[in-house]
Order: sequence, then C-alpha cells, then structure tokens
Amino acid sequence: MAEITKSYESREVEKKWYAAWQGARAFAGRPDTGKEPYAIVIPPPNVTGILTMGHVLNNTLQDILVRRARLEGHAALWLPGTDHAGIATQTVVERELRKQKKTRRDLGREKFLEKVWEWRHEKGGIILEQLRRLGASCDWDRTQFTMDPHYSRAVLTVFADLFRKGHIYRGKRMVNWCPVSQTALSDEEVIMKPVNGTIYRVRYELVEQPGRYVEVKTTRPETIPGDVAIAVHPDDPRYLGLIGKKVRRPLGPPAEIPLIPDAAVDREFGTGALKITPAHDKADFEIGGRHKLPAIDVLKADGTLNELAGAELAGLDRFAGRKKAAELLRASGALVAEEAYANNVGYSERADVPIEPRLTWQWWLRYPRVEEAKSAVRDGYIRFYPQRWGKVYLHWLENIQDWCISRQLWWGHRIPVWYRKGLDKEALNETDLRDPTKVHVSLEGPLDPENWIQEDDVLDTWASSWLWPFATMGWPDEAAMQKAGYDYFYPTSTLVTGPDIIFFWVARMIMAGLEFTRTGEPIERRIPFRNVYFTGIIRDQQGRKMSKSLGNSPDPLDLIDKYGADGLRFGIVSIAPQGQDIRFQEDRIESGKNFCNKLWNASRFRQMSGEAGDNSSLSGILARLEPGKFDADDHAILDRMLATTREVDRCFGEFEFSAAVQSLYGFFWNDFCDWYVEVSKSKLQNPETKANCLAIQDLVLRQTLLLLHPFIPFITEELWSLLGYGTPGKFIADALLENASQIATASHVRGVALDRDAVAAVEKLKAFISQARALKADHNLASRRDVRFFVTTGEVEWRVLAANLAKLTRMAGAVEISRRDKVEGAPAAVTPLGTLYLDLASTVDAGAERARLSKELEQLTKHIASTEARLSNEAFVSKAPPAVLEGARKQLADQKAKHAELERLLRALG
RNA sequence: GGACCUUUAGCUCAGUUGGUUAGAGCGUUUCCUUGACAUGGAAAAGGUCACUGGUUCGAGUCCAGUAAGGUCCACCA
Repeated sequence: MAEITKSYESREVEKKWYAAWQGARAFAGRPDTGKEPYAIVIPPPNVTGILTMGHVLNNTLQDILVRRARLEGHAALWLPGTDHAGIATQTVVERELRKQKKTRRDLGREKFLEKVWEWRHEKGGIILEQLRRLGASCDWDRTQFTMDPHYSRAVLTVFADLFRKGHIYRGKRMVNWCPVSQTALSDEEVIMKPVNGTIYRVRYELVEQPGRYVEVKTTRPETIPGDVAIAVHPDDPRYLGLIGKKVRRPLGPPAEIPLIPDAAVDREFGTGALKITPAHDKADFEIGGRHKLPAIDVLKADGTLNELAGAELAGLDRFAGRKKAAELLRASGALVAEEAYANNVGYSERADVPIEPRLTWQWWLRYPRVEEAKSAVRDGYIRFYPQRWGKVYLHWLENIQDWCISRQLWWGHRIPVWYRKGLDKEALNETDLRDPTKVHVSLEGPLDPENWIQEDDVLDTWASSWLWPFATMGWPDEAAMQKAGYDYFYPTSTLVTGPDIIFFWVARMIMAGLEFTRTGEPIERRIPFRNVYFTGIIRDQQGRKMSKSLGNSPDPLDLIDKYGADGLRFGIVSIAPQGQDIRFQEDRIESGKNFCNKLWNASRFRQMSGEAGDNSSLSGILARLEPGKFDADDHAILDRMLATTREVDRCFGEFEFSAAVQSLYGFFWNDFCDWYVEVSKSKLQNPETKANCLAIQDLVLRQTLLLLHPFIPFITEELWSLLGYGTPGKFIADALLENASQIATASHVRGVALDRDAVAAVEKLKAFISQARALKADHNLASRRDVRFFVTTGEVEWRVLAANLAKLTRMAGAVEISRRDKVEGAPAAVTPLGTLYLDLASTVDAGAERARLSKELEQLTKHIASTEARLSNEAFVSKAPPAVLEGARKQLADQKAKHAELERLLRALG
C-alpha cells in the first residue's frame, strides 16, 4: 500500500482517476434488468458556452445524484450533450465574419452553414471538456447534439406530426421582432425593462374645424406616419361629439384619419385619446382589426424607418427617427408638451435591444397536452423541489399562448415545408395550407423538388430541446431506441435545472413527453422525468446575478486549480440550500478544500497508526471488531456514524444536498477527528485496545468515504485505494453503500450490541474536558502540560472517570487527574461528573475567582427562575406532555444541584 | 395590478411536525507548532430571531397585519 503523503495534491490525483474511470468505461449507462434504472439527462449547455458557476452547481448536483445511485446499486446513466443554440451560435459566427468585413448574406445560406459547422467542430463543446475537470461522470460515448442527424430527424418528425394533427399553423400576426438578429422571438425571449424616456403630447387638427385639436400622448412619435385612427372610449364625455370626425395626421405623408370609439381605451390615461398604429403595437393591432383599419408598417426589418414614414424620416434608425419626429412636430407646432416618462419596454434577451412589435407571417404551435401537463404536476406524477415552483408552472399553463416557433435564421432545423412554385406565400389561407398540391410537409421533401420551394425559416431552438429526454435515447427510431435503452431508462429520474427556464424548457418537455412517447400508455410512463430539482441562482456578494457583462463571476477552472475539483464541489454544495439563491463566497470554497485536507490527514493518521488486517470489505472489518473491549467512545462513534448515515439517506430523499454535506462535515470533523481520533491516541498505545480501535477507525473511515464519494469523488477514490478498502481493478463506485440498518444488523451478528446511552456518557466526558481546558485557559496555563486536577465526586461518577482516565488526562493536557474528598482554595468548575479543581501551586486570586464563579451563578439563577416559573404554572403542569414535564423537572434538579455546589465553592473562597 | 420568496451573531446561512440555556462556517480576541492536519488544535466574546398583534401551558417555528429587500407573471399608449 502506498504511503499517504503529507499533503493532498488534487491536480495529479484528479487527472489520474478521471483517466482511469474513462478507461474502464465506469460511467457507461447500461440497462441491467437485475438493477433499478436511474437516469438523468443533462440540461444541454449552449454549444458556444463556457463553464460558469451556475453550471458548476447544476452539474455537481447531477453528478452527486448519479454517483450516489451507482453506490446504491442502480444502473445509472447520465446523458450529456449540447444545444445548437440558434441565435447565440449564429451571432458568434457572424461576428467572426464581420471581422473579415463580410455578412452571412455575402456567403449565402449553404456556405454560411458550412462555416458554422466548422466553428462547431473546432470550438464548440469546450464546456463538455470543462465538465470533465469538475469530475462529471457522464456517459460521454452517448454525447448528443441537437443538430445531429438522428436528433434532427426527431425534430422534423415532431413538426410534421403536429402539422398533420392541426397543432401547427401559419399566420400573419404581431410578433416580437428583434431588429438586430432580424428574427421573430417567442414571448419568453422578451424581458421587460424599465426605461427612462420621454412622453410626447401631440395635437391632431380636426379636418372640419380648423384650429380645434385632439391631443394624444405617445412615447413613439416616429410611428405617427403609421397612425390610422384616433381612438377614444365610447362613453367619454369629452369626445362625444367628435366620434366619426376626421383629424389630420401631423407627421408623414398627409392623411385624414377617423376618430373611433373603442372600449379598450383607458379614459384615465393621458388625454383619454389613443393613437392607433396597428403595425407597431399589439393592442393597436387588435383595435385596428375590430374597426377594419389597415396597418401601415413604417419600419424595415432592421429597425430603420421606411419611405412610408415620409421623406424626412425614411432611412433613419428608429431612435434617431424618434428625435427627428419630435423636432418636426415641434417645428410644425403639433408638439404641445414633452415630459420625462418611465415605462417598461420589452427587450430582446439575446441582443439586449428593444424589440419591435411587428406584423409578419410566422409558424405557430398550439401546445398539445396542456391539460395533461397540468395534471402531471398537480397530481404528483412529477414532483417539483421546492414544491412552490409548481404554482408558477400551473399559472403559466393556465394562461398559455400559442408558441411562435419559426425563426428567420439559418442555423437551426429548417422547417420541412415546401411551397408549390408560383404560389403567393403571403396569400395562403388555412385551407391552402392543408392542400397537398400547394403545400408539402415531410421529412424527405417532395418527389419533384424542381417544382417546389422550401420554407426559409428554421425552428426555435427550444422546439428541438423540448424533445431532449427521449430524442437523446433514439426516438423515434425503434432500432436506435433499443440500442439506447429507451425502454429501460425512460422516464428519467430527476431533472436538475434553474427555475429561469421553467417555461422555456421544463414545461415544454413535459408536454412533448406526454404527446410523443408511449402513446396510449398511462401518464406515469409518458412523463419525461419524475422529479425536478430547481437550483438557486448564484449571485455575487452584493446580491447581483453573476454575468459575463458584469465580470463578477470567478472562472471555475481557476477555482479548481486553487482548491481542487473536490474542494469546489464541496464548497458550492455546502452554500446551496434548497430553493434559495446563493450568495457566492470564495472562502466557502476554501473551506471545502480544508475539509478535503482534513479527510486526507485523518486517513494519514489511520495509516500511520498500524497495519490493518482485512480491510477489503465491510465484513472483513466487522470481523476485526472486539465488542468485549468497546468503551463509551467506541459505542458513541458508531452510533453517530449510523445516525449520520441515516441523515444523509434522508437528505437524498428530500434533495437536501447542503444539509447532507453539513451533517457529514460535522460528524467527520467534530465527532471523529476532534474527539474519537484524539481519544484513540491513548487507546492505540495500549496493546489491549489497539486492534479494536483500528477496526473502528476503518469502519468509520470506510463508511465516511462511501457517503462522501458522490460529493468529492476524486479524493475519496484515492483514499479508498490507499487505505486498502477496495480490491485491485475495482473502484469505490463498485462497492455497495450499506444503509444504517444493514450495518447495524451486520454488526449485531458480530456481537456488537450498541449502547445507546454511550452518546450521553461521552457528552459528559466532553463537558468535563472542556471545563478542564477552560480552567487552564482562565489561569493562563493552557500551554502547560504538567498541571494536576482534583475531583470531588460521587462513587458512580468516579467510576466513569476512572474508566476513561488515561484518555482524559491526555485530552485535558494534564499530568494527573485524581480524586479527593475535599479540596480548598483551588479554582474550580462544576461539571456533570463532579467538581473539578485546578491544582494551583501559586496562591489563587480569590477576587478573580469569586467574580468568575459569581457570574456563572448569576446566569444559573436566572435559568432556575425561569424553569421554576414554568413548573409552578399549573396550566403547564396539567397540559404539557409527560416527557416534557419530566425533562423540566430533571433540569431543575440538575440546575439546583449545580447551584448549591457553586454556592459552596464561593463560601469556601471566603 | 397578481403570485412567490427573504428578514436569526460583524458576514454568509442552518434551525426537520411548537418543548431544556437558539446553532454552524468565516471573521474577531487569547493561548498552543504536543508525532495526522497551522489547510490545524484549545478557550472565549458576540443574537430582545425585522416590527405589531393573535392562537397556545409554551412561538425563531403556527395565524393575521405592517415594514424593508428580492424574484417571476401581466402591463396604459
């Protein structure tokens, strides 16, 4: 067995074991009918992505789940991959082209796509390499990409199927248009931002009554040339006589437009009169439609004004146009007033510019399985953690709008629709769309392609990633599904993702799963996953979201270099409570590293303490236990080990990862290292107790490594091997993690009858030691190891002390602890095992001593008063449960005994 | 406007169905390089649990309200 070195070198160990795992295909997800399946599909990062702290948290949690599943004996699969991320990727490649002063249109569609593929092969998927550094145990042989041929087939199959079922249609509607990317966006890709702008009060002159005006307030004067009416509320007395009259449009080509009544107008807002610009506002479009008014589009696709806006505005960008429009209005006297105004403006999430409501032809999807998707979560087939996200999910589904699935991009799945040559696309109605002589929809395309023209648009990226849980497992190809183990692994177990994509992705995957998998079978077979764990969002210390633009996110790879992958994993999990956002603090990552160091050194101590005996299996270690030689510490550490095992079990059941980590941390550091290892030091010097003590250490270390392995896989694998717990050619993950009752049963068979009072006994010993150390510290003797203690105590207590005397003397840093009948004039402390005196050769400062004891007495008196008050409350005595009552009585008795002893000590001081 | 979350030690957070004197890590003070670990050990200081009411024998915990901060959805030009 190799020696455990003085310090843990994460870099080499991580490299070594990751290569070993991959070489042995330890992460392969293989269906095994003798085992329970456990599957996770990764939320596919953008192929352009690089690892962020969010990814670190998210993927660490997935790795923890899948590694734990392996230890529990499941056939586990973690399926990785990337998303083609339409806009993001196309933008990256276009940016590169721009450096060569080219646009994608210069290249043409085919050449441009070649460039994107080139880019993807060279630079895409860096993030998957980075995940390996983190220790992610994905089945890399199965890596998926949403533009892979078989995945694309799944996407197009779904399109054709939904088209055939009538869920997909083409329509000219108001969409969110991004003038930078020059494509339509779904509602989910638009984020509202408060913007400080200007609102303009503009007057429109009545045609029949020159000199009389109707005033409106608008934030967008540049769209006035697109006005087709002024609307007022039908019951608004201010405008009663004016409805039906005409006003002159104050900007753009001269026109007379009517005043129309419409109940959608808010009388309270502005002047109560609203300019109607159907081409540039959703509400206006609806009002225009009701009154059969035309829509005049004054903008081009790139957001510049066109000739319909008039000669002065044409060619200007919309923001420059706004200024110019205000100037023109001012010059003509139509601008009555302008004031600062804060309103909410929709921004393109990707390009970060205001979106333009724009009337265009797009493909739309009426979502399938909406009701069933609600039921899946409402009725508990799918569980959300934390549960409250279920409400957000249901609210979205209640108010669901059709999904605009077409994008005016090139990078993506081109919509499998062909139009008969010579047809006017714009004029196609619903009937034409379903007429196969006019419109062809299929994966293969028409047999006579020369007579058809394919749709230019591609599908929204999310219209491919919503199929992720089953398209990654071969769907819809039977042979591929067979090979991937679809029947075995679907539905997957748990999805780990951020709540920010609950609509984009989670809800849509549920609907897709319900619609496309296992038609006719019950809902629990068709859902894509059984649990969804929503992580928190990682924020910086000021509480801001971590983002590239703010530059407030540390590079995870730097953190790995600095603290090790295990340190990073342990740290990030320990600060990520369920369902709450996380304020990132690097010192928590550092403490993750420190924990690894502690684990390393405790193992080192174990190795240095003596040769093992059979360490290679649980039963081997159990056989080395000598139950007859157990003392209270042996009982207590095993009891705490089982309790921790149970607690970690519970945490996995509830997805409480940080609680699991904290429990393991406390157990290992405090119970094992600070106490058991310390008491071991005297037990190991005694040949009588040495072997049993080593066996107990092995039992605890072995179980701790197993429990910790999902969280910190590298160091646990290394120690597992160095301590000889494994067998050659096997990994720690090949072992089976026994639960608390299995271990208890197995120990029982070996004659170990765990003493449940031992924990309480050890607590008393700990209190005793603590008081002894405090006495020394109070008298500036903490560094001295030649001090003597005396104890005055009863027979029973002394027997406990005597049985542990060697350990206690060492732990207290004393040369001797002995019993006396009476001690006078020495500093003293009242412990649960008797009164402890520090043997001070020098004279005691009676004043200081009195102050110290008086302070303690004073506090104790307060506690006694409150306990007495409770016990003298008749209502408490009659209504509290007996256990609580008895506890209070015992507490009072203890407090009073201690009180009496303190008083006696004070009297003795004189 | 609607929904949700948060408020506990200087900082970041635990606190599981209401029950002894409210915990951890970091930070702070003092002491310690003793053969696993100074990435460490020991001792200590530090909290009227945001506020106001209510329920209860008993409230950090349950209920109502208030305040502050945050998130999501909808959105009036």
